[in-house]
Amino acid sequence: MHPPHPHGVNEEANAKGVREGEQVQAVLMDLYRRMYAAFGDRGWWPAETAEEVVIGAILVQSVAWSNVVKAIGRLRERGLLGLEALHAAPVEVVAECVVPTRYYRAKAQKLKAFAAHVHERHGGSLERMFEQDTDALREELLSIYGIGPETADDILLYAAGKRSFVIDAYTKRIFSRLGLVDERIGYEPLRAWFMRHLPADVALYNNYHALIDAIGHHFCSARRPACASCPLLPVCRYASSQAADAQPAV
DNA sequence: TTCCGGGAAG
DNA sequence: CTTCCAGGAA
Repeated sequence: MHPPHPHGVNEEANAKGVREGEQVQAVLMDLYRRMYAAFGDRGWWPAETAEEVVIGAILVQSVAWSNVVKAIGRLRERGLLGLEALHAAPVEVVAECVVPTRYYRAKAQKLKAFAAHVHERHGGSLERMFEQDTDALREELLSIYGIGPETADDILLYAAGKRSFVIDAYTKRIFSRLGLVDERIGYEPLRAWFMRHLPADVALYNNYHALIDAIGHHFCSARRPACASCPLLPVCRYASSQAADAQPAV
């Protein structure tokens, strides 16, 4: 059906829903180079402080980043762009600030819950909270209301500088379309797969996820992906199958 | 699975 | 006008 690819990218994922083998690391790094050639260093996370990263990570759940920028601006105006300030502020005031991020009542409570946790358990200090190993910190983050796997990994990687790979909707979509993982793979298995095959480098994790986001945002949309101009076109099964559909073999 | 429930892009 | 975006809780 499809011609064999020199990198082996187009081979089937195994029964566990992921490609395995010695060459997976080479495939992942090849993809990184292709994305890097197109977008370079993305400079993630776009924030001034670790607390701002946390706040942004909660607010960006299931919304466009442009909405978060508005909310961050409103919080800054009212002096609420910090965990202790958020802890002291009434939920209604916080909610009013984060209206642009959708689900604003829920998100105001999430911000309050995180601020309260850090206040009560770490004296309001993120630095002190981050003074533990990655796994323990991840478990603690996941125990906080409003912090799921992706937000926890955002905080670990971009606020705490810990080596934790971030999975999001783009990651699943892109890597399943590439033919490397099953489209229905869960968060933890996919994260484990990346961390098993990627070099243990925090800076690499940082920009790798940022580049995936760029590819997802600019090319790999759910409905009408722009495969023709995508930097990953040469190694993508989805794109080749789309091309095959558009131009049946003569 | 369903709620949550704003805003820019097309 | 319709779509759908850096998800998580119940």
